[in-house]
Amino acid sequence: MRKLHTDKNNPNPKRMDAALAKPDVEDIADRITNAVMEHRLPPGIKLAEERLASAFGVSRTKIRQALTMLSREGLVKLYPNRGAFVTSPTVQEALDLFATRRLIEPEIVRTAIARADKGDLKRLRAHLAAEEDARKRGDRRTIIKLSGAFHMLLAEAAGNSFIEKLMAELCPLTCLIISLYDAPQTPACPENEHVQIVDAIERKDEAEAVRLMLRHLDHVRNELRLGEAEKQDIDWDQMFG
Amino acid sequence: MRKLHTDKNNPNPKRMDAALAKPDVEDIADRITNAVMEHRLPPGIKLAEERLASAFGVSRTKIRQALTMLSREGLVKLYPNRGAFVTSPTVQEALDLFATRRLIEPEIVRTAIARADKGDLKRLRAHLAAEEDARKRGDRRTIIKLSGAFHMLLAEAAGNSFIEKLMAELCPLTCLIISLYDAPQTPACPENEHVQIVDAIERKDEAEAVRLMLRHLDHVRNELRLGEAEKQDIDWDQMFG
DNA sequence: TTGAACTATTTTGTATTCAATCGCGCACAC
DNA sequence: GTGTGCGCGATTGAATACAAAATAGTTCAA
Repeated sequence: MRKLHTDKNNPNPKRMDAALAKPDVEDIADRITNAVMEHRLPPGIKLAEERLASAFGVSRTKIRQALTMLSREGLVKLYPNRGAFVTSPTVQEALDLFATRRLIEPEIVRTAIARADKGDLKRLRAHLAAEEDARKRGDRRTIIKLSGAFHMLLAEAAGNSFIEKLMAELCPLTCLIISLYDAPQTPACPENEHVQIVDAIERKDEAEAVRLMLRHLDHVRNELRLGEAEKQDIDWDQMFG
Repeated sequence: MRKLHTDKNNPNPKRMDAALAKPDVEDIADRITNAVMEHRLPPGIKLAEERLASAFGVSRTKIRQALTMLSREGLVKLYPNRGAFVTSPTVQEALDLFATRRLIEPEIVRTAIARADKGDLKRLRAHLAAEEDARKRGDRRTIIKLSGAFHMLLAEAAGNSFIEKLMAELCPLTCLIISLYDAPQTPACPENEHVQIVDAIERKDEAEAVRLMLRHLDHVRNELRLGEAEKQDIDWDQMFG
């Protein structure tokens, strides 16, 4: 989704991971997003500019830009004169998020059935294999990341840029919510529901695919303990002010 | 939606328009967004940093931050080493946008019916009056802006922060699309459809409210000339490269 | 007259610098 | 021991300065 304009004619088009070449602002934002999705940056943690700047090997200027981008996406919150923090979604935001996903993901499934070509199906199947593999290895961190990536892949197959962009924001936030409200050690995504969804899409069974998607989302949500005032901090402003 | 953290304890809480006090980054982004919504900044126009900096009376630093925010929202496009330009949506993007609005606005209407309180209804009525007034005065610029604001007001009444944020992005883009593809001088929003929608919401007639909203969106879209290759610029890259 | 190459100017990208603000810790009073 | 006030250190906010890139303009040659 990012990397819209990479016509740098780079003589070494390889990934150039880490600080080999100076990462651009998008790279920085992506890597922070990844760290959040892999639960390596917990909700609420402070993202000090200087610390990030030295970690990425750039000046604070670029870090600030990346942070403003991420704040617009809702992944971090900026408090004036105090700094940037990874968002810590409230219970209400968690409920809103699932309500939104319940609204748009059925549409994604419907459109994917109508528009997905061989290539899309192939990518989805390859992804499912990767998920299966990570599950076998018990690589929880990868499982979490891939679970989100699956829904992104579907969104891409549906081909609506606005919905795709929205899902790109909701996926990392879902990871945050899971990290906040998940019961200690439940599996990231119920076993093989992703497989069933792809099966239904491939045989163009719209009603069944939508049903499975909704059930899947409900399963994920029901794993959480959103029963009020759990971990969420009290809103003193609203209580008094 | 913006202005989340304005506890500046400002001794003069008035609007402070223009360059009286230094505008913060959000103000700058808001004012650029407004200019786009009022068709004062046409699609495709270049937003030179220095020019904006002097116009707002701040350094380029703040302008750059505002521009990166707006680019994340999709209102401007950034081309490396070339600058920022107001987005010029393609026909495909216009279709995607209306498809997305057709998906989420019925849900907004449904939720608004379920959750809207007296205050929401009052605000909506007041807004309709303002629209009527602008229409009477023939103030086209205000009409356009208020037409978008109406849908934002509904989204706020529905109370889902994610959907609200999405609408906050789609509204300015809709203005851009209208400005690009509108037939010369059609009215901004068909007469009193907004009034009918609010009526249906007030009497909690869900089916009718949704029907009216969809019809309304279709009317707006059908005013446009999206019949391929109209004003949209040719994609030379794809044509050859 | 067209086209190419070079130079100059403008504009963007990035780092650095300096000012403003916040939070923490210590001291002191109650 | 609890609470308040002050000051220092650390961090963010914003402008400036400098480097890199692109555009525009000009000259010269075919």
